[in-house]
Amino acid sequence: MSARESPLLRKIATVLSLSEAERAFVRDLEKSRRPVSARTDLVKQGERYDRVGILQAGWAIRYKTLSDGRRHVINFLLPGDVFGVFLQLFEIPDHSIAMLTDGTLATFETPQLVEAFRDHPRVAAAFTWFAAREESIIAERATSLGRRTALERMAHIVLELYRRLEAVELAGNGSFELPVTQEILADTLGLSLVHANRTLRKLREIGLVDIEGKTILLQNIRALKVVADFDDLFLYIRKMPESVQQQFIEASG
Amino acid sequence: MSARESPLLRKIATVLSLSEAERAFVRDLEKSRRPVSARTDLVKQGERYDRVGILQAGWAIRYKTLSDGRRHVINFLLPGDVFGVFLQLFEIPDHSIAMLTDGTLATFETPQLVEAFRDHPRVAAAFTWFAAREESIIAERATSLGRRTALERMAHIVLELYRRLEAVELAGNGSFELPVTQEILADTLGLSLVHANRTLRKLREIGLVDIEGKTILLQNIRALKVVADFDDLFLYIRKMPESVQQQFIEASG
DNA sequence: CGGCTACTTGAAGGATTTCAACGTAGGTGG
DNA sequence: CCACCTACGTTGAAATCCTTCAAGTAGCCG
Repeated sequence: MSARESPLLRKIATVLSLSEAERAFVRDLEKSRRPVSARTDLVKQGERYDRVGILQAGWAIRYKTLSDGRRHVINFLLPGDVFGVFLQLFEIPDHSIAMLTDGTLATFETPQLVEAFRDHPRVAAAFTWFAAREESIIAERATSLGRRTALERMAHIVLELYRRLEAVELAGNGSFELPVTQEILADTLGLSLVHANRTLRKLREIGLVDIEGKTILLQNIRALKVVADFDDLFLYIRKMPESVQQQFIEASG
Repeated sequence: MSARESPLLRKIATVLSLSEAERAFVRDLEKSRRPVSARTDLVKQGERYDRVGILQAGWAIRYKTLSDGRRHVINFLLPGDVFGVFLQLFEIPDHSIAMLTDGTLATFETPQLVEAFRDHPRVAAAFTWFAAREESIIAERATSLGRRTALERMAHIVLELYRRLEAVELAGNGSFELPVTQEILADTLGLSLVHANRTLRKLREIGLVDIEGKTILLQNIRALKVVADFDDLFLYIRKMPESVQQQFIEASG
């Protein structure tokens, strides 16, 4: 399964093995592909939303806005990421999702999500795993915001994005494309735009990263990890235990 | 259902209505009650954990520690809160959970969780709702950490805790018990202990709250909400739509 | 070329941390 | 039963990280 064809299937393969029938089911969830352009809101804070989305290509952000306009970016959505599973429950989202770049989006309706949980337990297991992992990514970022310095936060998010992009073959050999303005980075890391810029420069000056246009080069991953106090446990990059998969099969049976 | 007997059932009742059989099933999940004393770790970062916990009485925190000892408190666990549902998937937690006060804990094993999802869809729906809500609470706190000032953060968490405690009848008439040291509060809000102390004092000086020992009195809820830019949408205090409950029933059927 | 948007840098100001010290209450042991 | 100990809270002063203000540069597109 190439990442280009279905980054979601690529990502699922890092967690568990699907049968051909299950892969076909996932492909069916993704069949409604359509292009979306940068700056489009996929979900709007406070406005009813009732589909599940799978980002096929491009980057998006989940974000919140305070009433005076201050913005916080909760998380990045990368190709292969799913959104709206929990929104199905709440119906009214407490945050917005916007495309950062042009991209491709597939969406499907709630009944198909129900079908996944009833008839395709391994697909359901993967969706649940990714939902749980998203919480753990947000908790790790909250830890950065609360207890890491600006430099540490910047080093940390560079490593996080690198590891997440690796899973969908969009990073490797110590580099990746970061199609994100410094303002977005600042809103993610709880910094002012000016300080985000200086922090990035410092990361360059001390030889940890290099930047060429939109490309980030990790010059010294080991040193980056030390600076960021980066432990990838929170990304749960590993196979789901067989016993856990079995539980999903039993629960649906 | 009194909150004293089962804060979880009390909390579930704010979201959806269970049949008597379903309530009996939940009571069964809770039947292994045992006392736990302050400072006990219920879950340890990096150490395998394989039960689901329901906090019956007392307060706990989910927290992370950086390698140099800096600590961040991800969230508070209050009576009626469930933990470990997602940990079942990952097996190795990326955070710890510690009791702040003496309390009472019930735990049950994974097969019973599976049973809930197979045979008691409304119970499963409630568990899922609470898991989704926890993510939204963490995302809101990340927003505080990223974009609110110290005073705004403090006002925000006071209101958050007030609203969450109301649901289990541990707050009302504008006051609640806060069995939390200022150091814990500082580690939650990303502040130094000293500044947390000054911020709390300022909240008192401008007449928004009053503090008598461990009791917090909200003197001016409206002004607190303005200062905190508090919108309770993120707490999803409301009934789960019938249509969503129906989906859980279909998925298990 | 004009007008965007993103990036960069200096300087001043402010919010928050760190360092240091002291106060207070509750618990324990001599 | 008082002295001591420890945990928690409080406050002042200096230092620092980060923000804000201001200005200018670079690249891109119509």
